[in-house]
This record gives sequence, structure tokens and C-alpha cells, in this order.
Amino acid sequence: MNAYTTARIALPPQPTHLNLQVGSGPAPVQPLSFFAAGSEIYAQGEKAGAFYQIEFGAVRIYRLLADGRRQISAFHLAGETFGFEADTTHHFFAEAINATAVRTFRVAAGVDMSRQLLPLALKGLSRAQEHLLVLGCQNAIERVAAFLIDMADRQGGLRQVDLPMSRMDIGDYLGLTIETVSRVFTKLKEKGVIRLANLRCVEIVRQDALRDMSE
Amino acid sequence: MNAYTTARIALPPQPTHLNLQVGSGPAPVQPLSFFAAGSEIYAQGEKAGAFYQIEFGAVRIYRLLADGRRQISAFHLAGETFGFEADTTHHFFAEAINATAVRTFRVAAGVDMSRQLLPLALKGLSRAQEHLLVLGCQNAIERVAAFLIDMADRQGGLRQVDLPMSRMDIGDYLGLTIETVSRVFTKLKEKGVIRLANLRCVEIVRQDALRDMSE
DNA sequence: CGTTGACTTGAAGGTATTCAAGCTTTGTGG
DNA sequence: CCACAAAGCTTGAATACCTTCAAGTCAACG
Repeated sequence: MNAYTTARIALPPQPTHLNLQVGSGPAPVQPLSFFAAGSEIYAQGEKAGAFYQIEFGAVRIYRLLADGRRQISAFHLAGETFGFEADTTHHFFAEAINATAVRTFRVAAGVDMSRQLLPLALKGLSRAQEHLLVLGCQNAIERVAAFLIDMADRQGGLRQVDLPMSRMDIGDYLGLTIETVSRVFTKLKEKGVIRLANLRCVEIVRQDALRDMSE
Repeated sequence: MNAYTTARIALPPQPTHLNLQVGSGPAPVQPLSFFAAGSEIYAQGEKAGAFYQIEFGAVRIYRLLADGRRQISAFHLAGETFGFEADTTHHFFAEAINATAVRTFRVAAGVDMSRQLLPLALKGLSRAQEHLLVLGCQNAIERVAAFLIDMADRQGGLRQVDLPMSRMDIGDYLGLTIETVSRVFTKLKEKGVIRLANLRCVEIVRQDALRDMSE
């Protein structure tokens, strides 16, 4: 794990987050770790045994095939939790997309966290299944539309949606090439469904149209 | 829920299964329900609140899009458990593929099953993520190869693999059409990688070759 | 023995990929 | 602050893969 700490990163207002401590009394402050854009939070094969809540920034969770193909199984944004697995070793890589801070919750030996972890695991399962539907049934436009709707919903349903990740990341998440992602963005712009303030910031002009497309 | 009970179904030797009862003492016998091939175990929108362990048979879990496209998110075989969800209502359909018997575990109000359910949820999450990798990165041959390997492993790694589901089911699981599934089977036969004893029974002749293909 | 449903095979077509080139944005050093 | 380089993104043309549509085969069942 490659945390880097620096005083140059100004902490934005912290998102509200679940209190995951066990028991009562003065909650111990969990250690906060900082990661530069592109740096690794954990790697496939590393020992698991903690989970992480994002204070700010964004994280991609992915696997690699032998020939280098990459499948991003999830993006996580501020306030969200990731890192728990069925096994004692990680089967995925987790990387900071941007400058990111995470709060680490180590699972002490002998402590049963089932009650806290089950809802998180079920949430993750539900998301994975939704993603499965997209990859299994939908074409390029539908995939991108579903992705934008999801990102919008997770950012409070506002018109302005922040995309912390690159086109490459989006492609590897949706099972498309960067070229196809780019072409779909262009098409959505031409149809007047979205506008791009800049590459990483989408304005959803016609949310209804986008929702129609996403299924 | 559409259970049907009949004396005509002979019970095969029961698979070993986890003891999921809470507490100790004489374990209460959980009700056993029988389902005919194609019958519904639960439907999307129905109230959840139980989980199911398969005594014999096989089950498909799926969702439908508005236009009728279907994504099968999982197959479950004898001994496996399914039916728990993040929400209080089901977001999926569950159907018996063959004549199937399931043991139903109702979750009593106020009883905390987290400890029992967490490993099952994590297992499901892990499977869904594996499936995501297949749908996101792999072509038709790789998908079918991965599917066959998975089925073989879940049936004890034997050469003879039973496919309880139709080509249609396999297609809807792998994000392919039945024609493509059929063509891939034909190609694998021509290459001498598999043999078909009959439509629902595959002999894996060269497991190494199949494993190479599956990634 | 004929009918039905499931599967296979073939040919044509469409969608996404690949390869290649050009454009934009971002960061760095002068 | 500008110039340049590098990376990321967009666009175009050709290709590949999978789908669609259609016909034909096979197996199970009455």
C-alpha cells in the first residue's frame, strides 16, 4: 500500500459518512491516507483485511487478464465504501483516480463485523448485477446513457455531472473502446442530450431522453 | 410463489449442505418445496425475506428489460443458496430450470442473520464480478469456454459436465445469441476440445485447451 | 408417424473494433 | 507568459465479429 501524505492537498468539506465503529463511547479516529492520482491503494494478491471509506476523490476497482485487457468492475466516489472481499486476499486492484483520501477500517482479529459489512456487501452485489445487465444486454449508446444516469444519481441528481475518470476508464468499465465512448459522447452532444463544459464535466440537458436511452 | 408437490418425483441422494439454523438444539426441518421445469420461484417486485437452498435441480436468476431482453445473472445448482437481496423486495426473477426442490429459510422478524448471510453475499459478489470480467472483456469463444470451465468446476471438475439449461439460457447468461452459442459449440467440437454426448451433456476432452481459451 | 420445440447452419447485414491521423488540453521549461 | 512536448481525446476508413433472418436438421412425444 503506497500512501503518500502531503500538506499541499487542501481538504474540502468532508462528506457525511456512516459511523462504522463497533461499540459506543468516544469513537476512535480512523487513520486517513492520501493517494496521488493513479496510485495504488491495494493490489490483486495482497492480503485483505480492511475496508476503506472515501473522504474525497474517486477510486477504480479492476482486474486484468493475462494479455492486459482490463475490466473496471466499479467506480467509487466520496462517501462510498470498498475493499471487503470473500477471500483473505484481494482479487482486484484499487487505484485512486484523482488525489484521494480514504479512511481505513482495519478488521481486528476476532471481531465480527458481519452486521456492518452485510449491507455494504449487498449494495455491492446489487450494483454488480445492475452492471451485468448493462454489459449483457445493451449497446454502446445505452451503456453510456446508463453510466451517465448512474453517475448523475450518485452525485445528487444534478444537471452538472463530474466525471473524474478518463475515457479509457469509462471504456474499460462499459466494455467498449475509447473510440466508441468518444463517438457516443459526440452523438449525444449532436442530439442535444448532453453538453460538455469540459472533458471531465457533463451537463445533462435532457435527462428524460437519456433515461429513455438507458433501457 | 408457485410450489407444486408431487409424489412422482423421486428424490435423488441429497447433497450435503450447510447447516444454516440459528442456535443449537434439534434443528427444525425447513420446508421443502418442489418446482416444475420453467416454474417461478419468485418474481421481480415480490416481497423478499427468505432465502433458498437447492436440494436438487437448477435455478436461473434473471432480469428483464422493457423490450423483453433478458439477462441471466446467475445459475444455481444443487447445494447452492440464493434469494437474499439488498432490498425488501426482489429485483430479480428466479425460475426452476428443471424439476427442482428448494429448502426455504424464512428470516424471522428481529433475528439477525448477518453472520450467516455475509459469506453468501460475498460469494455472490465474487461470482458477479467474475461474470462481469467475462462480459466486459471476452469474445464469444472465451465466454463459452469460461462458462464450461465454471460449470465443470462447480460439478467437481469431472470430464462429464451436465448443462441443465437451454442454449437460450446460456446465450442470455453470456450476452450472446443462441446462434452464436451454437456455432461456438460446433467450433469447439471440430477442434476436439469438447464432445457432446447429447445436447445437455458435454464431455471436456481437453480441459487445458479450454482453460487457455477462457482467458 | 407426424408434429412440435430446440438446436444447427448458412448468408447478409450491422455495430463495434482496429488502425491511423489529426486535434485539444495539460503540464513543463525556457 | 509563451513554446513545446506529451497525453488524452476525436474523427475517419477499413475490418472483424456477432447478430439477424431464414431454412433445415434433430429429438422427444403423442
